[in-house]
Amino acid sequence: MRTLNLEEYKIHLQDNGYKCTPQRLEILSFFVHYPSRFISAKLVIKHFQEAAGNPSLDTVYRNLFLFRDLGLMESIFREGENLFYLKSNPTAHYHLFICTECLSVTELDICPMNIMEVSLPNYQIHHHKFEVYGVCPICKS
Amino acid sequence: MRTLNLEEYKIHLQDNGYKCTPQRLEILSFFVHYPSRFISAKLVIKHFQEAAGNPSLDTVYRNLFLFRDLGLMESIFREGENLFYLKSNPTAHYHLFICTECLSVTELDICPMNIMEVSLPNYQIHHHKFEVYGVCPICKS
DNA sequence: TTCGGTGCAAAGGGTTTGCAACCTG
DNA sequence: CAGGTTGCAAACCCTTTGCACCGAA
Repeated sequence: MRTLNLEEYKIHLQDNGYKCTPQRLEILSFFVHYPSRFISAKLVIKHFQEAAGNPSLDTVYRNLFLFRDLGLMESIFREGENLFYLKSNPTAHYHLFICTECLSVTELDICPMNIMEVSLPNYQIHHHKFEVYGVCPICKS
Repeated sequence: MRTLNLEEYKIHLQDNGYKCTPQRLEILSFFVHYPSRFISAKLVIKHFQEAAGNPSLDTVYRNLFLFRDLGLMESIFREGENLFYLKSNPTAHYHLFICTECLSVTELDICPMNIMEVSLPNYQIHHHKFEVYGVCPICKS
């Protein structure tokens, strides 16, 4: 499980008609340095407030949701705030193990929909979610 | 899929050491009248504000989360607000089909964890979520 | 040069909390 | 009668929005 490098995210943005602003690269760069982990919007903002002159609070929000909508990130809502995680591959659809201690993420390449017979005649299925929560090996020890 | 009647919820509350206040029964009663459906806290509050003299806003919130913690309800977070749904059986763990049009719920009695080999050696699995989203037969037609 | 993107400041809106009064068990 | 529960009002806090300026392509 390899995270893309910044250059690859730049291309992804441009291919979708979005500009590569320094602020966007700053945010992506922050996530690249903490790979495979859910990070709260609050924490990202705190980081940039300390090193002033940088993406502002609202720019962080706007772009985190943009990145999510572009498929670069996944988000979950936990205890009153949004958490974001930089996917290792923008085009893949993963199911995740999420450590409730450190918020680290393990991508599961199995999908219940491929295995189970979800028999729902006359239902139109659009998307689904499968998330496993627990404690990762590092936090366990 | 049968929803419990009010009497059964009363017993469940008392068995867990909680009091059966009129407010709690009002809230449960509201959900019993709209079975198998996610309802927003906002909607519940609106209902009681119109028929004044009734659970107040904060009592509604306090009890919805209490009911959830007792296993009587499930909650999801969608578009900035919490939605609650009264389970047909407090002790069962369901996976759900959720209609994005009408928020109706279909309980799936299959569980991916029983079928798949989620092979995560040294991981401690606590709980998991499997939710399927789409359009139910009624909204489809 | 253009129009998407940013920063500021203020508002929005769902949710939570402290505290005194209330009422179930 | 006691301790859990409620209602009020105010606070909280994450998030969103309008608008003028800026800067990537």
